[in-house]
Amino acid sequence: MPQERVKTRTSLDRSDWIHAALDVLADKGLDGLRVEVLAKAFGVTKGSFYWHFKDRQDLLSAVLTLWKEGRIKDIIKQTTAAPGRTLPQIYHVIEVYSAARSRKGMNIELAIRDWARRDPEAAAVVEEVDRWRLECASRLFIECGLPEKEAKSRSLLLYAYVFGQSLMVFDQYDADVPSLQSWIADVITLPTPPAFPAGNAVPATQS
Amino acid sequence: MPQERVKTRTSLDRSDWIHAALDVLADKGLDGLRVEVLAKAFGVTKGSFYWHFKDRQDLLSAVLTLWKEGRIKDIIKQTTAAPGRTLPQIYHVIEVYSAARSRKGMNIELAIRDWARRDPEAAAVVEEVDRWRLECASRLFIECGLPEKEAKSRSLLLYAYVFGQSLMVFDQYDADVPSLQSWIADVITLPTPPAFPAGNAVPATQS
DNA sequence: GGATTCGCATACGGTACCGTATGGAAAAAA
DNA sequence: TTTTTTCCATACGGTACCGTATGCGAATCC
Repeated sequence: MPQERVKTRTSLDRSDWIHAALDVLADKGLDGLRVEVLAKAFGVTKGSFYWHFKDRQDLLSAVLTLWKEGRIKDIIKQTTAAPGRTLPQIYHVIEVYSAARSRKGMNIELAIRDWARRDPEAAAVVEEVDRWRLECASRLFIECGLPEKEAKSRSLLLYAYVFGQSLMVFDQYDADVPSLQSWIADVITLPTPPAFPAGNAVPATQS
Repeated sequence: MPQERVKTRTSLDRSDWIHAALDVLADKGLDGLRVEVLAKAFGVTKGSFYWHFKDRQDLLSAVLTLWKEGRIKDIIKQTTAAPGRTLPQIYHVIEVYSAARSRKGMNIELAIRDWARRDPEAAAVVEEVDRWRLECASRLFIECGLPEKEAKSRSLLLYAYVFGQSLMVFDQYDADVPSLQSWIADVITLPTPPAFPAGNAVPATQS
């Protein structure tokens, strides 16, 4: 008999709880991530939760692991897709990680990084994700012909800028913020800084 | 932990509570900032707290106001000190805001910016502080002869980089992280990017 | 020196969680 | 069918807070 592979909504499994936890983490932060709140959101009681998880920390560790593996897979995917077009890929990485592109993803990032300031397990996860991202981005810069030290520096600048930007409030700073951001992306990416006005178009001279 | 401040230990006033709250904020974040915990740190009960403050929100608002005014005064001070030596001042700003320089100050920064993600009052404070800093930094770049758009862009890059760096874990990324940071400071500050190896020395060709 | 205000202690009720113990219905296994 | 396993509900004790009410000694004012 062919078993119904359709996701039966009659019961919850570990994965459901973990994904819901990531949602709550995104807009309430770690301290807003409460098992009774999660249960209420599912319309069940915490009796269900404690059948799937030993305790709250069990859920938190699972959240960290899922996030870590997802981010590592993603950065590998983002940096190995189109060989021969490395420079556009760098711009793409910058854009992908912008808060406007994925508000929820960035909120999770910020929540976990704040978490990591006080929890060693979260700090270890963040460190591993940072290492992967920095090394993947460095490889792109090296493929563009930059020396290793400069590649590492530009990678660090890239990620620090992207995350730092998501911490700031600068909507009213300039009438044309996107053009500022585009110019910055060029500074981070290109060996020689551009002059204003500069578009976000990728130079065609890359191969 | 209780009372670092030297005072006539006869009684506590509003200022004592607010400053202690900033300490806790740096360590435990907003959710760790609890009235009864603060009181215990002072060796008093919360009866004292509720004599000086209407409620917890009253304290939180006072914390935001104190932080805002302190940051605004500080950025003005940091960017108006030495006329004619603007370029070294930019490097100084970068260094001052590095996490290594003032761990506690950066922890407060991060706690308040995380706070601002969910609280409009905190968000307004962060926006005002960001506006001051960006405009003060822009002025330095403009004094160096850069056009306004580029000055604004470099200022945004500067602060985003500094804050973003404090979110990341990259101790093991390279054997000589300080040289990477120094190179990055040059990229942010100088019109033409430096080559490796580059020191953090400020070029004497300024002003 | 009595009255008043100050600065805090004590005590209380209430909320929101955590984790455990236990029961029970429904599905799966036997 | 009977048994077992799965998945969740209910109930409970405990902790850590919040904010209020009230008491109370010591300083301050009249």
